[in-house]
Amino acid sequence: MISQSIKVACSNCNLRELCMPLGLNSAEMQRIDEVVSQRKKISKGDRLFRSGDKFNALFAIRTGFFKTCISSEDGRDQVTGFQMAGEIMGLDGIVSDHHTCDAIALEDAEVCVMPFEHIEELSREINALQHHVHKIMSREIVREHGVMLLLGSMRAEERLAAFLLNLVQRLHARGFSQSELVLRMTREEIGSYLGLKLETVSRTFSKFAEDGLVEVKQRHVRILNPDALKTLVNNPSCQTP
Amino acid sequence: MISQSIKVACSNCNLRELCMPLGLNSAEMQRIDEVVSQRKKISKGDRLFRSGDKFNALFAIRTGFFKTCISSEDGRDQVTGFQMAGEIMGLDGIVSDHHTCDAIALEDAEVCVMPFEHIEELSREINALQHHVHKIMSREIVREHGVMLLLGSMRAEERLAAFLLNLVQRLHARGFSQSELVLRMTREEIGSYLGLKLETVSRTFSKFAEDGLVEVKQRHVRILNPDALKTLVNNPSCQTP
DNA sequence: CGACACCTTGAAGAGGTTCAAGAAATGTGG
DNA sequence: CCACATTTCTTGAACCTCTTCAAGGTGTCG
Repeated sequence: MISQSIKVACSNCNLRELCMPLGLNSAEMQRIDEVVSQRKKISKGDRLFRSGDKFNALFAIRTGFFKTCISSEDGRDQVTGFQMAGEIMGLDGIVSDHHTCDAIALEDAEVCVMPFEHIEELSREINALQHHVHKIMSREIVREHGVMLLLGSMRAEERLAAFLLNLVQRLHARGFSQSELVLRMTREEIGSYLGLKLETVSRTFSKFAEDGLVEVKQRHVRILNPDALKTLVNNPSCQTP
Repeated sequence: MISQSIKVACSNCNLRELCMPLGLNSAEMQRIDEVVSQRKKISKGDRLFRSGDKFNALFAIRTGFFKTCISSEDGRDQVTGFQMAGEIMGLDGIVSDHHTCDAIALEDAEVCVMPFEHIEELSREINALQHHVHKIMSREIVREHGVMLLLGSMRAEERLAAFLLNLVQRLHARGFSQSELVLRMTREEIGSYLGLKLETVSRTFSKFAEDGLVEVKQRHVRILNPDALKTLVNNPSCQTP
């Protein structure tokens, strides 16, 4: 089930470097604490919001892992992103006042609920917060440009390499290993995100393992040769001998 | 060449329904006029900004047609969008204070230059403007979700159909025909945007023409059967007999 | 322990790419 | 204003990557 709300402060949250603007004085800090109206626990498999829901708030992930996905009328499904601690979800809902994608927890999670009206109100007063909100949205736009490049011009191996490197990089920024990770999503979800079928994802993992680039045991992945993965992403010509 | 600046007002611009928030009183309207520091003419083929440039301003297109594209280190190129009158460019630059893509005029164009600091300043005072900026960014995020769906799950015919329908729809919103359009971009640029090779774009156009869906003479396209195009986009099963 | 979801692997097939050549438009300079 | 160079577009044929279909294996959870 969803629900259970606790009242807490950003100012002593260990994720504040990720969520919050830098260089605030303590008065501003305290005001920002008020932005988080509550926290909310979401169980694995549950939706934080779904397409069509009224948009009220942005959500900052405290713990857990999410996917966002859109589904067109004909049942086509596209994972548009995977989100982890410190990242913001819900930006899609601002334009039409309704969410246009689903946010589904891939493991038990907890999010901070930040009513958007409150964010707007406060960012009129705190310039750093205003700019921070703009940066968060701009960052999402730039990220999506990268996904477009990936989907539009890369081959299966390049896509999966880029995906893995991106994941470990983000995990590393959160204090996790640079070379080991546990995938929280299925092959099918990876495939949807990368524009590939799950079989292709599986085969590509196997090929990487054969070539000694990674070690794969189900969802446990160890990156053995990050440079080779990087080369794969940056230099498409080097795998056609 | 670039340059040539004129001082003008949004309040009596015929594109204001596209660029500006609704429901402003005339005092607010006048203040917003100040946001546009100047206008700028860009000749066909020239860049309004390029990746790496310092970010200073957003740009609203007054006339003309643009493409935005990113290029990765290895020379891979991806068109991330085509922009027309009333649309805003430059949002990618906010997050890092530098642009991350190129904006290239596909025909002679004129844009309004809106210094971003000025936008931020004014949106602290005018709530409607603040929300408007948020909506513009959110709209771009949602648009890119759609492109991800297209690139991730559609086949060539579906992609081109979706592309054409999207173009005429936007042109129609600007008073142009619902069924006729002149493409301002090459087959290669369409292909880059859609994740296809130019030959595939050309072949798909030819197939649409054979099937009586469109009439194509180089860059002049007439849509003969919009419903068939829509069906193609929404119902992938109906062309595999 | 059994049911179910998830993953791997093989073989055949389709869709899109690549390479190549020629045609049609566009632009340039005399 | 025409001739020529250049860019853009079209079309064909061979090829390749990814998908589809199928079957079996592995892991997980009640």
